[in-house]
Amino acid sequence: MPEGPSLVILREQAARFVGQEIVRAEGNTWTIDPARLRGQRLLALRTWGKHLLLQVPGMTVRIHFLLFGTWRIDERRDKPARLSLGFADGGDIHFYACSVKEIDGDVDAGYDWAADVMADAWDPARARKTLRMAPAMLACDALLDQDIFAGVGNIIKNEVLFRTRIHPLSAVGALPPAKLRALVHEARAYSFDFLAWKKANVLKQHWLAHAQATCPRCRIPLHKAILGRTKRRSFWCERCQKHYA
DNA sequence: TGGAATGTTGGAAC
DNA sequence: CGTTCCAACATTCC
Repeated sequence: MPEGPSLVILREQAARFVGQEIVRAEGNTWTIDPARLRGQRLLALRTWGKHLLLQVPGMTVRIHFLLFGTWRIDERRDKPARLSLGFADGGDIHFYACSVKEIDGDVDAGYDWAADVMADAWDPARARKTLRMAPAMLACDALLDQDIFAGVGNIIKNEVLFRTRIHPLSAVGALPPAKLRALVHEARAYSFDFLAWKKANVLKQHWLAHAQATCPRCRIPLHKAILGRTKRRSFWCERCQKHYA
C-alpha cells in the first residue's frame, strides 16, 4: 500500500503513539538496532511522499514500503515483522517487508517538503518550474519522479494523465502552459481523492484508466504498455489523451 | 503455478 | 567522472 495517500492514512492511524514511550522494539531489520529505540519517546511521526519518519531523541528512522510492504496496528500478521514497536499504552505497530533506514542529521534539511503532494507545504509553482527545466522528460516519467511529485505512484500517474487527457509519452516541454498547470494541479487533487476513496474502501471502483480495459469516455479499448525510463505500466486512451510532442 | 504488481537501489556499463 | 541501465529484492494475488 505504498503511494503517498496511504502513508497519510498510516500516519493518522498511528498518531496516538506520538508522545508515548517505546517499551518494546524488535524485528528482523538489519539496518538499525531496534534496541536503540527502546525506552525512547516517540517525538514525531511524519511523512514525506512514500516515506514514514519516526523521530525519537537523537534518531530518525525512515520506513519505506516499496512495492510489497505492509503494516498492522494493535494486531500481528503471521509473518516475521521487519520492525515492531510496543508503546506504553499497550498498543503496538508492526512493519512488514519494508525498508528501514536511519536518517542522518536534520530531517528538515534533507527533505524538501514543498515536493510532497500531500503536504501543506506543497508548492505547485516549484513543480512547474522543475518541469520546465526538463522539457524532454516524458509525462509518464515526470509524475513518478519523487523529487518533483513525492508520493505519486503508478496508480496516481495513470489516473492523472487520464483526467488531464495527456498521453503518457508526451514531452513535458511540449505541453501548453495550461496543460502543464493542469498536470501539476491534478497530481495533488487526485491524490486527495485517492486518500478519501481509500479511507472509504472504494478506491478501485473509482479507477478510470489504471488496470482498466475500456475508456469510460470513448468506450474504446484502452492501450496498455510498459512506458518511459521508469518502465511502469501505463493505461491510456489513444482517442482522448493527446500526444504532445 | 508462473507471472505480474501501488517501488527503489546499488553497482555495472557506457 | 557523470549518466544510464538493469538486476535484485520482497510478497501477495490470481
